[in-house]
Amino acid sequence: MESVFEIIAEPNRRAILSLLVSSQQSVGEIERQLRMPQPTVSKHLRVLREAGFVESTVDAQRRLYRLKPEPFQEVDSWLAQFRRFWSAHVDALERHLDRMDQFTPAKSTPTKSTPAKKKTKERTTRPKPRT
Amino acid sequence: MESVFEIIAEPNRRAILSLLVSSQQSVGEIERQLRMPQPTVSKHLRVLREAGFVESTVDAQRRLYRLKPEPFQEVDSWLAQFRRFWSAHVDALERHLDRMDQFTPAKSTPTKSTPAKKKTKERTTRPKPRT
DNA sequence: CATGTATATACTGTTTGGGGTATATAAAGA
DNA sequence: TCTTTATATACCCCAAACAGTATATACATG
Repeated sequence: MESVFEIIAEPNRRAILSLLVSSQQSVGEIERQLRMPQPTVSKHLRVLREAGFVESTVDAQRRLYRLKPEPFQEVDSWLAQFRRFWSAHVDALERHLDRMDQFTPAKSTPTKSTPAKKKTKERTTRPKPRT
Repeated sequence: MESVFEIIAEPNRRAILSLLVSSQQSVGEIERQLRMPQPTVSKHLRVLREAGFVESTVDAQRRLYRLKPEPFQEVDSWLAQFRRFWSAHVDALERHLDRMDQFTPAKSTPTKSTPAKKKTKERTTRPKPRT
């Protein structure tokens, strides 16, 4: 299986990934929460592991699976090329709504002389990773 | 075909989408740039159209295809649940590298790539079955 | 060791999606 | 009208992927 996109195309795999967001889980826990036969879970976990979406550690007879970030970043960076495009669309909508606002007088308008255009850009990528 | 994820799982479709980022294109232009047989292009465009990734307008015998934003936003919003998780990892890595910088005379710091793991715990292979 | 539990894998059957080829539709132009 | 250009669709074939079932491996514990 090649690309990260084929990996996340499968609904059960997406379900597993979403489950693992909260915390790591054993195969049995995944099996129970998703009500999915155990071999199915194991097989999907294998695919996810080989694609780098998850990793596992051994706890006695159990295996605990948790997420790994890299493949998600890969999807995100593919998506990046379209972001400029779609945010242009969103911006157009926002400008439209802003113009509407001119005619719906707000409650408290602290309108400073020229209220520095608020640039709402690129919020989708990541918030503020500064440390 | 149900989900947006299945749509973008196909490499040719992703190629078409990437092509359309720059501007709208006719079927023939896509066909030539991607060196892909015309029926293939048309079929993928159909899938993309039905999934809402593109729309088309008629120009004489031609059809001009362009992107639509919604499905991309859908992918992005699915990705959102993982963003907090992975940026935490990136931050941790950055902090780590920052600490390293204290001790390395710092020539130039090439950011990104190679997550450098240790953690040799997993046993992916298994011993030969004994008969 | 025998048994129970947890997980992985092997095997089988079935479905489906994509490629290739041929053909249909539609518009433009002679 | 006949021909050329542009695109869509119909049909067939095949590899790959998923589900389901059975079984193998590994560990724990009595």
